[in-house]
Amino acid sequence: MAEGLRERKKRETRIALSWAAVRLAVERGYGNVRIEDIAAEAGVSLRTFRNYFDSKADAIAAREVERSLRIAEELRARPADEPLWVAIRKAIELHFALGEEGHGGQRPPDDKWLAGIRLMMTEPALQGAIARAYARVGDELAAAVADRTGTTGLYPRLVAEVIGAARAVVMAEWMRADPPRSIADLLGSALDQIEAGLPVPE
Amino acid sequence: MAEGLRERKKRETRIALSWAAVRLAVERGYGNVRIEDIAAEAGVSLRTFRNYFDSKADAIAAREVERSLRIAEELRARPADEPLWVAIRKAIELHFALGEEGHGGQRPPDDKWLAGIRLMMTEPALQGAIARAYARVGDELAAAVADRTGTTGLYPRLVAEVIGAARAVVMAEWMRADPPRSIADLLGSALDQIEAGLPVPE
DNA sequence: CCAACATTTTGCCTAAAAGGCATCTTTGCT
DNA sequence: AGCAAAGATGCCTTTTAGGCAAAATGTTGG
Repeated sequence: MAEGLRERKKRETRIALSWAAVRLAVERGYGNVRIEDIAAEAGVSLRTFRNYFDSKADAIAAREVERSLRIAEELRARPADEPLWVAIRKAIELHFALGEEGHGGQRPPDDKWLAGIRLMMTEPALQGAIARAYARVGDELAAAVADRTGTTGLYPRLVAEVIGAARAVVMAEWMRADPPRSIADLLGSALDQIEAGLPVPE
Repeated sequence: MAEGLRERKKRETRIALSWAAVRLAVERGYGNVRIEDIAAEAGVSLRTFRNYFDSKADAIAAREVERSLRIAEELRARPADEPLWVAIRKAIELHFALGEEGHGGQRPPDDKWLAGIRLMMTEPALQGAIARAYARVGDELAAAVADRTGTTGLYPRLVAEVIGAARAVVMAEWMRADPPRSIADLLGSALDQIEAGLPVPE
């Protein structure tokens, strides 16, 4: 027995809450959503919401974390003889690919949704929650790097943080760039520069 | 007239509040401090506290931000003909040097204080606030790098994020290492690896 | 299938935080 | 001195945070 009914329901509730939080925040704006609304949307009580998340921001950040944890997962899944930085490239690419699948599940990201996301991201509380969430992801990444390379000490941690840095830069540039640039190009460029030791261009 | 009375008082109040917040949180634990206490400690009303900071966590994070902003400042201050990564090393070293001056102002960091800091840092809300604060520092850093190198696009941003990564790793390792390791060594090692493009060791 | 057990959900309650608004003070300037 | 701008304060309402115990729901051994 891999997973009982209890476990499954819990996971489903968690996802439902997180999803509802994101959707409502994008639609009506972060500040105009009460956690009560989120709970109602997911069909549980307000108090139950609090059993799952410490705050509205955490609920929203949860989706992003889960997605980011895939980077570490993918890093572990890739062939052990693949060079580390090649594996890292692939893993981050997967992360962004998952991000593009949009909300409904399959729909392509439409402009209204994207605008809502951008606005939502300006919320300080949310930035904090997401940053904290990424810190957790960093732990997983460092562990994955340590396992894959058999290294200890500063190295795994450093690589993990730098992966996070690359992810952040690519994401920021992608959100800002108009006309939009290809994520694959941005990511490739960022990692090329990192692998070269970030010499001043030209 | 560089700065009027009004400006100076404001700055002083801000510092007093931030300082009081840190001290009280370290002494009695983050959760046992009401913002009312902080305001009282700084000699202003509760409502005024709120005019300065959005939350308790922000007040505490503020000190760290100010200190981190010095990295960008120092980066701008250093001779223009100094190689970028040498300047970065010096700038981050300064950051940590400022951190070691301790609380009272000159006292060396005693164990009780350090333990209090560590405990305080485990607070999720605080981690979020600090992470958000570092994001602001990242903006400054990127601008400083852009000015110094005359580069645009991904590069300044990337360097800024990587500086943040190095700072985070060194700080984490320093807080964890027992017996304590020299910050200069840790930082040197981290930056060496980054400049070499983070090849897998050995 | 049932009964004892474990875990989760929920309602209730209090403390604290968040932030709008009007008013009073202080500072800056002429 | 006197007026205008900016800041500090008090008061108020809404929302969040989270402890606690009771009810509901899954889990397991007989």
